[in-house]
Amino acid sequence: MIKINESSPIPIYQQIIEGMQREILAGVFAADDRLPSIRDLAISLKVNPNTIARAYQELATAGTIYFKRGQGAYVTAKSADDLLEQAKAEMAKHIHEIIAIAQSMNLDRQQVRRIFDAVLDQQEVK
Amino acid sequence: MIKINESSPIPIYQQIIEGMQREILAGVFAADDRLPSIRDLAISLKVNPNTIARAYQELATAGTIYFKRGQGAYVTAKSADDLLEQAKAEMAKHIHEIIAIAQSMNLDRQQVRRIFDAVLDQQEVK
DNA sequence: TTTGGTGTATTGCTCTACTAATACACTAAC
DNA sequence: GTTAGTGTATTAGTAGAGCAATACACCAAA
Repeated sequence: MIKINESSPIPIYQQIIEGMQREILAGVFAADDRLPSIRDLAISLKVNPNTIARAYQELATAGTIYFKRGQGAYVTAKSADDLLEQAKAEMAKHIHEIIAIAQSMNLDRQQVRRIFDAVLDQQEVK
Repeated sequence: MIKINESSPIPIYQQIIEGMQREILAGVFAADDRLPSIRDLAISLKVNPNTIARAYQELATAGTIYFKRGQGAYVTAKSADDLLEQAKAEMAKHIHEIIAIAQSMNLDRQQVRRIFDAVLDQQEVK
């Protein structure tokens, strides 16, 4: 179940997007499963339907879900794979940012790698 | 000379901060050099003095520059080094973002490294 | 064809970030 | 002490994002 943090600076619709992505990845919703209706989810999250609609729209635009007119929203067949690809694309953006910073500082790739490893080591990633 | 992109979503004061950092790094302004006065820069960039003031204030808060009352703004002695540290901190933030994404995807550190290397290789970083 | 379920469009409120106009206060040099 | 230069404070306008109230349009099943 998605939880909304009202006091977070992250917009509610964004929290919903991320929550749905997590649930799809976790298998709560499998391919072609029907998602909760906009209205139902709006009620259970105590939020305006438009806020849910915006989240669903963005998920649909990204190809993660699709609509059947008059029926509801469903999970796209390959959306788990797609989400992985999206995640990689997101990571690539951050890496590009890092590279941009590195270049303005005249750091070479070896130095960048060293910094990356250092932070990674700190973090106890599995 | 700093250029302002009016149509950019990046706030003007932010563009000025980054521009100044670049110029200091490039040696346009060395340690204890005096920066253009708030008014002068405001005129030459066709911007309100408060906008410049905000940029200078943030640079001062970050320790990159300092003010002499009634005289102007000057470059801090070690600001080139400081900027390098700041850059590393910025990079670390991005790395943390990457790690957060990786964890939500259940990627282990080896996979993260592989992705990082792949993007790095694409980029021809020196 | 009616009913109860879908998603959608319109409109307006609120909050925040950003920027500008303007007036102020301080300092140094003459 | 006057002047011409600093940075600073106050106030207000503008634009945009986010969200909700409300009404609309569509579809499917009975």
